Amino acid sequence: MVFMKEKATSFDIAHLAGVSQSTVSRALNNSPLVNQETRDRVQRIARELNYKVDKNASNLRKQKSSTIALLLFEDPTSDDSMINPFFLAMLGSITRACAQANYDLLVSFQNLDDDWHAEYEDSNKADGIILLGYGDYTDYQNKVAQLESQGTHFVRWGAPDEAHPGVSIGCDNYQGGQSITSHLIGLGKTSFAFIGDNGDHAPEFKARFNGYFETLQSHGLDQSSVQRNAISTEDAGSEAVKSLLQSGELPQAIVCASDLIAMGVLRALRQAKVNVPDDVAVVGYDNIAVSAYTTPSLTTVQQNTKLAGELLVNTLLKAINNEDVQDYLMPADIIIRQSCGSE
Amino acid sequence: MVFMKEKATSFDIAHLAGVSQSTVSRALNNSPLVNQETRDRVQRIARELNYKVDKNASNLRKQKSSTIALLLFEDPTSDDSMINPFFLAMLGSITRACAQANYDLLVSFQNLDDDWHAEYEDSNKADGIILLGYGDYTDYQNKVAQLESQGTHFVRWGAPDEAHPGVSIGCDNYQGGQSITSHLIGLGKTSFAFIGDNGDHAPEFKARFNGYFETLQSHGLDQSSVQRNAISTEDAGSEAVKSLLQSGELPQAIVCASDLIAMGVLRALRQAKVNVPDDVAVVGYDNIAVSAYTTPSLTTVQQNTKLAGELLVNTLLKAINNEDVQDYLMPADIIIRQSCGSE
DNA sequence: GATTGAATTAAGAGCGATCTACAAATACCT
DNA sequence: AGGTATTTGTAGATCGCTCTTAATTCAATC
Repeated sequence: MVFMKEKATSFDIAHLAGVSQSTVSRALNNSPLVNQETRDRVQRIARELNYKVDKNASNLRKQKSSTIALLLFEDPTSDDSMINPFFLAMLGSITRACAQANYDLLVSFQNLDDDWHAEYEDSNKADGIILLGYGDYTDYQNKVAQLESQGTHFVRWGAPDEAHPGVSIGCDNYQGGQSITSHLIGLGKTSFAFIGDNGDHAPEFKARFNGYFETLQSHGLDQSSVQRNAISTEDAGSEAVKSLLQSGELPQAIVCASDLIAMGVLRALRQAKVNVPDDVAVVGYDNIAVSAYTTPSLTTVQQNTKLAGELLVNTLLKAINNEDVQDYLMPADIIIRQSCGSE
Repeated sequence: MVFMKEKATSFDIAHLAGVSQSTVSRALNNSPLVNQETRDRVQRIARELNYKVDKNASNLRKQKSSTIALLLFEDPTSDDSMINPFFLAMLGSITRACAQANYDLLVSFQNLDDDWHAEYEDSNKADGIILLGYGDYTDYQNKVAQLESQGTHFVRWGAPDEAHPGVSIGCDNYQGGQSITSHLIGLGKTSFAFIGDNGDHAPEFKARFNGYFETLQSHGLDQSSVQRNAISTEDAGSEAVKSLLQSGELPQAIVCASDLIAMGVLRALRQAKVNVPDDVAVVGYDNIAVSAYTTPSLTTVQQNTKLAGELLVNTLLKAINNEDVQDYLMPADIIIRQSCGSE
């Protein structure tokens, strides 16, 4: 590199183009107030010098960063190395949606006790925030409330809920529970167990359970339903199955609140030499990548992560522009594989 | 919210604390030039007002953003919805490492033809760049060279290679190929096939193959080795197995250049009713999350993503501080599961 | 030639922090 | 007291850009 050790500024461009610095700014921002010939000349010189507008200066002046912050709240139970695959899928789709909107994406993993609630927008690092996390929204509800009261723009992943302030995009967990349960009933199953958190901790699981439970009820099957409590981990799934087996009440179908739980369920059943799906049908929830590869492959409920990412980003951008925004509940699709014994 | 519709600035704090604005700045930056009592008072008021330093202003003045950009180059063959799980794991660990160093992380997916090579550091959005991607570095080699010549700070994931400018952190693919092959030889296998790209496209695969091939040679097994070409997808793995089966040359062990390929191999073998590991041993590479759940579970080679993320970030930070940095080649560990027939 | 108006370009005031000077105040010696 | 250190506080320049306001040019009209 021979020329220009220092980074070029708009003054350098102005000097070389023989115009004033503010003309350079306008030319580069495609302002109609500068004539075509001048614009072309300025832009050519800028390109030649490899000049890029300084984002910090630009943002400072414009009071806007064209950046979105994505805060990932992890399931407090998952260990450090294992990130919930569902969130990673969301991350992928959010990243893409941001790129499409010409926004940068700042990614951060958060712990519930971090001082995240004011960091991003107040420091002008980001114009808005996407909150992504399962689980116990009540834990940080007061922080979310503070976001709201500060006028921070944010969108939350999860079920719309009047108890939680702010806009949310979520997947219809109730309907997902319904659909998968209906499918099992359609296959002739008459006794059921639900494995998953009872919902005190995670509203998503609560809704899934409700969809499951009410579907059973509406078919007059409510007596046969059993519920076990478990957090969303493999081990919890295994444990729940073991106690089911011990009690001797193995049902015809096990509905799991998440795929991770279902993995543990499958493992425990395999160890106990219980055949899936012949002896018992198992279904999960989330359609994480792994679920297509288990043996047997797992029938599950899919949340459309691509659409979810786009909705989150686009809704947030609307909020930033002070347009009206509203909650959105996406439909949940069931993915039929082998573990339910459909074929 | 009753008070302060406008965002507070350091002037507001100064006014309330009865000091000058620059004293506020020093107090918040823990400068030794301000006395403890004053500092405490300023910090308390700042907290009460929910004041956060404006990053844009701060960055502009300091000419430094405390932000790292992560550019993910996707395997051009993978479709939009499926992101290579290995990269997602890396993303997780990089995110954590950044947080630890008090840096923000800007994430972006890139296409090879994007104008990424100058965007980030020139615009002062980031102090440095991490390039993460398998595959054909030669495709964008001239852009990487431009990064280098512009004095941009960057670190690359991949094998150190004098043909590629810049510092790289990678995993020893040659040794990984060696280790897994040695393991299979130790199990008494004598005929082999390697399924994976021949390396023209992906240097990683080339190195894995070399480790494999030279290990066979050193054991006098080179005649029995077979190589098939395939890109890193499941379908490619399936196809390769089908043609192996058609040719009637099924070996005792199949070494796959990636777990994704191995998934396809397992699928095709299952369809053909070939038992793994009794009839043929199969091993993969990457230890993606899925590999623990396949049937049989997949013996594979693990790249330590946690360490990799830390190394990438820490090396980049050193480079940003103009300290000396050097390539680093991490050892590859083999993860023994069922598909190799160890037990 | 003076007047008006449109089209361009120039000048300069911030955006909000950091940091280098320098001034003021206090303490500590002869 | 006077002088020297030492601590603490202030003023003001600066980072690079955007954008409002004002100045200039030029052509057309009176």
